[in-house]
Amino acid sequence: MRRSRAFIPTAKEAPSDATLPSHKFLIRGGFINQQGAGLYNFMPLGKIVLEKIRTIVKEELDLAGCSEVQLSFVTPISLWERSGRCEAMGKEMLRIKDRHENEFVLSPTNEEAMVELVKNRVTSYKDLPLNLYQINTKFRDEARPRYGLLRGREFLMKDGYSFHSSIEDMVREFNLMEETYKKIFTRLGLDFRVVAADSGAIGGDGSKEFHVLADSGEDTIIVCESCDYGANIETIDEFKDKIDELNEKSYEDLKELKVAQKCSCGANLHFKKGIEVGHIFQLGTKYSAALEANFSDENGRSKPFEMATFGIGVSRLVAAVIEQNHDENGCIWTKATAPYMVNIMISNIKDVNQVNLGEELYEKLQDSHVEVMLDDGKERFGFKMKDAELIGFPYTVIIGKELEGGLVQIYDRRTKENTAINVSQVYDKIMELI
RNA sequence: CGGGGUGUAGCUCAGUAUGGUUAGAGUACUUGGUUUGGGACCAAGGGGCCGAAGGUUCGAGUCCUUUCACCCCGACCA
Repeated sequence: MRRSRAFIPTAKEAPSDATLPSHKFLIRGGFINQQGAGLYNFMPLGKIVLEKIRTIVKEELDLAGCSEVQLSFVTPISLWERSGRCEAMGKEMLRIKDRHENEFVLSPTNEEAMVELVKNRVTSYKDLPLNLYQINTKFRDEARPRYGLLRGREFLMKDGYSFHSSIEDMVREFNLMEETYKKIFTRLGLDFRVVAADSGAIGGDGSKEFHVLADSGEDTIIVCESCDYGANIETIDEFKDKIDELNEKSYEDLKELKVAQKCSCGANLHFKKGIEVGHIFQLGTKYSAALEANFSDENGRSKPFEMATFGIGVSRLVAAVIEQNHDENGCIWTKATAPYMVNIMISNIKDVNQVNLGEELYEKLQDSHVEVMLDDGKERFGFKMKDAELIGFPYTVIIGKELEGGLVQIYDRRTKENTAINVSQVYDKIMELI
């Protein structure tokens, strides 16, 4: 993409209501803009990042044997009355009426719809297990949306549901999904922890959360410094009466706090702040029994499905990447999430040699299917650098005054290092870096 | 949903206690010129139903009433 053709409205100042780095930088960088309380538009850069995350989620789930579906976003309220969740979810569910005065709900989650979909279509143990998911808009009418994409009312979530003929098989799938989620978050380039969680209102026995470690995380978790044990403090009796106190502490304060008890492996435990980006539950027969979704087992007996449910906050991940990867100048995208891997910066657009080299390199990288931005704008060097740092391209090729000596520079956004390199080697070097 | 706050240019904000020229600044935008390695400088421009509706008044951005929106603290939450 040429910068001169792109729609990337960057800004020097952030809206006054943005407090978190991800909120500020995503708006300043022209990734998103706010449409209303908890409602955001994704502009081209934001849309690219969102799609990249969505694609990685889909690829890993499909490899693990899941099938993607798409459920209707508007659902009749009767669907929710049958499970009794109409009451439980309360005002979180946005209700609307059609022209016939029939009441509908914008889906906040889809346990009921998915059970209804499978009910009477899968009727034998021979057709199990089954794992269906969708990556679709959700709407929860939060009392207080905040923190930009981290807590919107409308958001993109991947929600998956699995159906099994036995608890054992459901647990097997649960463990498979834990591993799959680890692959997803690892591919995204995130530092994360899997922790034991409180299963909350959705119910069920086993429940694990996936937290991206970041100063601004809303949850406090404890993690072992040695093994992979971790837990949300909400689940630990020792902390139950101190949750509010601990949640209020800053990241720095928490690091100083010692956890009295040791991990079962014998090592020390530490407090961390986390952003919840994934949650997996063992549901059992809670919904299948309530909605009478049954199958026939080997003995011809009718039983409700054993179920599990799996969520990933896709739009929240866009913000979580930045909460974990930013500096005072802006975004630092991971390689898997960067909207463009390389930015070719022509320092002086009036310099024909700079322009020619920029165009040539741009074309060459595009031919090699590298996601590349050509900054062919008329702004000055400083403006372009600030802009590149704000947007967070992993690499910027600076074509500038050193070109007279046959050199350009490659700027690494994460390390902030500038490396001079001969023009003849810049293509190979970029291909090696990405 | 309780408590508090804010709505004035695309964005950040003055101006409102005490009503009174043509409503301001910075930034962004347009044009011309000078610049060209860290969000440049000079000059000239365009851009506002002062959130909305009603009211008080000779006169309302400013006072009164109603309403809507957004934000913050709590409670709740992927």
